[in-house]
Amino acid sequence: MNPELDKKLKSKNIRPTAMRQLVLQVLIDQNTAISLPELEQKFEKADKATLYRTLKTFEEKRLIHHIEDGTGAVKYALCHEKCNCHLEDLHVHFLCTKCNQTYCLDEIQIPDIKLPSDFLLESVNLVVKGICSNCKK
Amino acid sequence: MNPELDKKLKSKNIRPTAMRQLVLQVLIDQNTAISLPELEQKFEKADKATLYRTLKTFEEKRLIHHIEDGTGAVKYALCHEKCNCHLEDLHVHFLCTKCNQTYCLDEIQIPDIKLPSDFLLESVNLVVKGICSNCKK
DNA sequence: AAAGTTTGTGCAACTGAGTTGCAAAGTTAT
DNA sequence: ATAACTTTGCAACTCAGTTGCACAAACTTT
Repeated sequence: MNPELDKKLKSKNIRPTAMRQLVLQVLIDQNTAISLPELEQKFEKADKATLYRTLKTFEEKRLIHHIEDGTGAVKYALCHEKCNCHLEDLHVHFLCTKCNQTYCLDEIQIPDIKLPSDFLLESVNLVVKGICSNCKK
Repeated sequence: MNPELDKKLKSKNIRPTAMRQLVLQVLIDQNTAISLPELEQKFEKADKATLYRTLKTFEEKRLIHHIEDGTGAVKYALCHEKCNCHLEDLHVHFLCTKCNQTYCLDEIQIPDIKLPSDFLLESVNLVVKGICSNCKK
């Protein structure tokens, strides 16, 4: 029972069960986004449905956000401290086509999109594909 | 046997079979992108696998391009005349959260993305979600 | 035009991600 | 401690996408 994890969960109004602490630890250790199938593999013996619902809960409580990077599986990554995952918090995601890792590029702002005047903008999803710094070496 | 469809297929080096002409017609009639399951429903009795392979062929021969709009199903739309679906042809896609239709906003250019210097950019996928002009009425 | 080769189609079966119902186990409140 | 609610684990299922295989259709060669 790591008091740090405990605190983090509570601060987002998530009951800190053992399962949830383990999942949060994996998310922290990982510095790229992770999919449900990948998360499953991090555990010897874990139930897909439980992990699924854990991720859903985390997302609902805005501890993590999800990314559709076009790999077929939705990935999840920790939100940053002040992030509420609202329109103004949107950032670019980068998918490496070599190692298949997805990075949150928090420092890059999504540029303004000018839609046709009769379209109403709600959110923006920007995924850049390429080679990450690790794979370029 | 529509000679127009025939010509269009041949111009992209695709053998103009009856099946392919039918699929192409659907794609032309549609002014939004269409998914494989949606395409299936356009036919009384059509084989999923055949439609699947037809779309794959069309895409390979650059008659259509695919869009990952985060709805869970990949959608396909006709490429424009001179489009070769290379980096410079990339455009924004718009997903209406009311009617679930996906539009190609060809007129909107994807703004420049400045990646960290050790990342290599290959392609950009930008999906904007919101309400389309039809649903706003 | 017939024979042989290549390409396309239809069917069935399967994979893999995501999702749900339900009962047992765990947690919280009274 | 009991009751009420929440979380977990298991099984089963959905749905998009994909593949193998045999048959059909279309091209090629002679």
